[in-house]
Amino acid sequence: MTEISTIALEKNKNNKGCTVCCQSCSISELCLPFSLNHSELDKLDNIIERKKPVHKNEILFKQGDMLGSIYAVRTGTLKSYKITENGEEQITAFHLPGDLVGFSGIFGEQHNHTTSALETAMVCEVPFNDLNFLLGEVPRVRYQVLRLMSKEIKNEQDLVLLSRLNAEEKISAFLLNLSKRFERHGFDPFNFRLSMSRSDIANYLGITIETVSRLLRKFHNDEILEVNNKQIIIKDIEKLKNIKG
Amino acid sequence: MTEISTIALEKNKNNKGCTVCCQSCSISELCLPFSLNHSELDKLDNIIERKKPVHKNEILFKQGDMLGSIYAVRTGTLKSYKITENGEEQITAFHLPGDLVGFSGIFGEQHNHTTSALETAMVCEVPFNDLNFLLGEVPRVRYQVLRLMSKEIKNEQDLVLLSRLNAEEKISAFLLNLSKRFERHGFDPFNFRLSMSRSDIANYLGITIETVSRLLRKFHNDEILEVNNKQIIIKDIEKLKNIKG
DNA sequence: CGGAATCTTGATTAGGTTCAAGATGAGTGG
DNA sequence: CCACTCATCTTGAACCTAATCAAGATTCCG
Repeated sequence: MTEISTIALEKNKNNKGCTVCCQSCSISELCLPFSLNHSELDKLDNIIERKKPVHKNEILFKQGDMLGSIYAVRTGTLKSYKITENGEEQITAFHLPGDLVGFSGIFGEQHNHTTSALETAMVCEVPFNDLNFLLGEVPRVRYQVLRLMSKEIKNEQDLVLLSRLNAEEKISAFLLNLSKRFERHGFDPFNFRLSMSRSDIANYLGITIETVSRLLRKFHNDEILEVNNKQIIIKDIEKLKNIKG
Repeated sequence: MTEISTIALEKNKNNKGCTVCCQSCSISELCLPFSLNHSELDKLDNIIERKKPVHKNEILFKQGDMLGSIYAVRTGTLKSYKITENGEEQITAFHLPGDLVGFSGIFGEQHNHTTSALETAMVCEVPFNDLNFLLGEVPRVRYQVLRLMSKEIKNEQDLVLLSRLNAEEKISAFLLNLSKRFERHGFDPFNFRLSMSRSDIANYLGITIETVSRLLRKFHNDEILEVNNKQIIIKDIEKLKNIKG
């Protein structure tokens, strides 16, 4: 929590010993700094701005906004959604720490989804023009950005595959995906709190909230999960992985 | 057709007046060369290899193959698909001329889908390491690659949105998407031939071939389309756009 | 021309939605 | 701290869209 109180004071031009910079960031292995050396990190640090916290339900950027920056999630959870022609919200992603948000806006030079916080979140802002310049200067930053964009393409493809599953498989895949990501961040993969509502889950998975509710109950009764409102305990991960076919 | 007969003879190191190079390519506006000047084009041309034609059902690269190259489609149509855990094929994209294929393989350094030809296709091979090097040298190539990767993220997101539609809306969206892409290539957007089978369409849209067949018949009866096996004539594009809500 | 693959059409079935109503939980003010 | 309210979540019953199953019809291709 000391980190939160010291952030966003000012852009740090001399990073030696700083408390808030890529060098000391706990998620650097999952984020842009991955595999960079000290001098490369310094260059990256100099273009990144730490932002004030984004509070629950606050919007980080809106669909249609000019693409100014990419954002890296440091703490908290956010969701991205599009407004369809019919005016409905369609959630396209949940973002955990280490995720980069906004790459899809490069084409067309404007963000093509809205991103808002599900709970208070800390993000780092990476101005796109600065980043683009850095790509020319530092090969490893370039490679890392390509990797992360490629990963986002992969994520979206996985979401397409998800859409072909039946409701039980969707819930299972959703929980297993969250579990894996929590584990990667050093959190308990078998006992976690959902930061999103049933409605968000349903929207994301393309099913109704009633179905989400019914299936979580079913998994609870089948002793695969312990469901207590937003708190989830995975009791039998093998069963969860073997849901249907 | 003269183009086809002269391709793949050898890598062209001096592009002045060449018949097969980015400078003279009819789809350069949709592809990597977009917005590049002559000297930039030369550099790009020097790393690109023109391939022999990929014949119908031939595989360009396989899921799991090491990522060696990205490919640009020059003529013909290809499809990309993944094999799911259950051994089923899941089509994730159809590729028309100008599309770039393979970006999702950068993360993980291996292709994560298989790409094969639906009809004889000509592709240009872009070795990834050479391209990555060029990104550092030529800012406009870098920007163009970022744009195209970003576009691919956007495409995948659209596919996710597609999955939320009902069957009629899916068919409608699919045909409108094809129509738009044909138009962009200078072909008739209202009269075209589907290069993919009903089975491929159904797979891609996440519905059954029976449903595809029934709905094409229905649209035909409603005088929205004229359907003659693979030949499609769009008779009333406004009606097609207004399918359901 | 003949056989296989692809496509069409019909009848039945089922998974998930919709509609409806009650239960639980979070937030607010007295 | 409790009562009150609104939002979220759960549960049940009826319904509907698209899947499945089953046969023909057409097209493709050697």
